[in-house]
Amino acid sequence: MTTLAHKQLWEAVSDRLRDDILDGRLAAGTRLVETELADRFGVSRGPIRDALRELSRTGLAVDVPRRGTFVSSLTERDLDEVYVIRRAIEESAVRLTIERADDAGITEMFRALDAAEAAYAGDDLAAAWDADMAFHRSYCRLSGNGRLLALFENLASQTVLLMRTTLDSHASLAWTPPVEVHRRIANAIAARDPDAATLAVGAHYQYTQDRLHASDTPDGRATSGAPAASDASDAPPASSGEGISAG
Amino acid sequence: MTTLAHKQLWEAVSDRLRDDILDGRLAAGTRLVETELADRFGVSRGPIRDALRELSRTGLAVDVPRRGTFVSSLTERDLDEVYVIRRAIEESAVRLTIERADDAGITEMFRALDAAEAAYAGDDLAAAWDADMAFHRSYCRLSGNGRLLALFENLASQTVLLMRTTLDSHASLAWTPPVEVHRRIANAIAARDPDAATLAVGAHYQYTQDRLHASDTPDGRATSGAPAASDASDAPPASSGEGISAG
DNA sequence: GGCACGTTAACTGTTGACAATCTACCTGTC
DNA sequence: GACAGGTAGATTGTCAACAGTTAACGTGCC
Repeated sequence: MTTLAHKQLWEAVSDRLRDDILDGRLAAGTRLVETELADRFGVSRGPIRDALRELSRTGLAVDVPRRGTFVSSLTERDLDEVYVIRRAIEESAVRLTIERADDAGITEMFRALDAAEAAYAGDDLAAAWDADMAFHRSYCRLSGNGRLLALFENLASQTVLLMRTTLDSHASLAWTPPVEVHRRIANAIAARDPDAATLAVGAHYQYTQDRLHASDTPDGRATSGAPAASDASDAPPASSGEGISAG
Repeated sequence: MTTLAHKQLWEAVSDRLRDDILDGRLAAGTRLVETELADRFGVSRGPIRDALRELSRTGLAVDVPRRGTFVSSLTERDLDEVYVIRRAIEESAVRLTIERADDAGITEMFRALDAAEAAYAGDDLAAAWDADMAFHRSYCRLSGNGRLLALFENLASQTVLLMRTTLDSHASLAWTPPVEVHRRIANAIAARDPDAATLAVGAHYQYTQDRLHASDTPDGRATSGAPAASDASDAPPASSGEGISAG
């Protein structure tokens, strides 16, 4: 996809840390100490710093000046923010895709859709979410807007992070996979119907958000609201809203 | 506004470079040499690297591994990309603002609107664009979505950069300032009419983009399409699309 | 016993130097 | 005269060390 130029050190480190975070090996709130990581990866602190900065940029970590970098502990409020923006840009994406995508692109999108449905039929939730994202990514790419695609990648990372780290409270999402709403989006795009596609995207997010809030505790607060302090000494700052470079 | 903690070195450098770029003192395509900047600012290369990375993140510069960092030379295609996303998120922003903003916030927005109109009445175009952005920023802030606001700031920077660097070809934008469309947005928000507000934002961008393409050369290409090579040795890479962290 | 202060340790911010890589120029050959 | 190859310079990537700041801990006073 991108240039196959040999990766910079910081990029390799960033990729590894990203996987560790998304796979749950690095819990939310965990402090990422530069010297420690430098030792573990066998590199200097320079590339580590670059990698941590990249993670903050992606929203997977938060950087507090003079204090350090922590794995993002996203709350339901963060997910609401992410979904608002995803809905906004994906509604635009489908319109652009309808304008610009050729048949090969549409075919590719349906392939991603099928893969997502197959993945949801399996029992590997993490894989299912990845496939889910791949479907959304397909039409964001077809939109031909590079910034939009980059933005989607950013938001997708945060979505997956929250999905995986708060699996319990959002388990209901998994039991009723959004196959119908997905297919409705794809069909609208294939039919080259911009309004229907926009509505389908809106319906998808309405559906998802309904599912989401259905899993709230009776008093209205999310079950995963607390920062989930793994250690008293690691006091992660509140990550809500400001500070995340979702842009 | 933000914490008044003493700025990090890289932040001061970044701010300075940002101003230099937006004010045109650093032309598009200019190569930003780390050692050179380190000498000029009297700091080491470390903070310079951080500052350059921040500029790339904001879209004001592009970073090419092993080659260096260059001041972004945005094309009309880039502006199209930016406008698509801005329209998308601002349409969401006004809806959220209507839901959440209190009267004090609305008042603040109208103050920004008045300031923008006053600025357009003057002859300082740069100031007018800043005031223009401040109006848009006001309701993005009122939306209460931190990510949305951060994203807007990012896109606003790129918008201003392109506006200023390609002043000539887009001069028509200046002669017919968007005061009407602005006020229509503000009024719709004040009337708490979500659909009207959304339409108003859409109309604003339709208006702006019409103006924009009206300034194209007869053959359809932008008058500022070329990378404007200031020096043969400084070969800025094509900045279109991929690579910009508009997200 | 609780609170304020000083001390200590750890970590980030910053620096200067070394090494790998890329660009540009020069030379030689066809 | 044009092109391929090689060389030299410049610049980024990386590294190890120093300095400043923050946070935690322990001590003394109220």
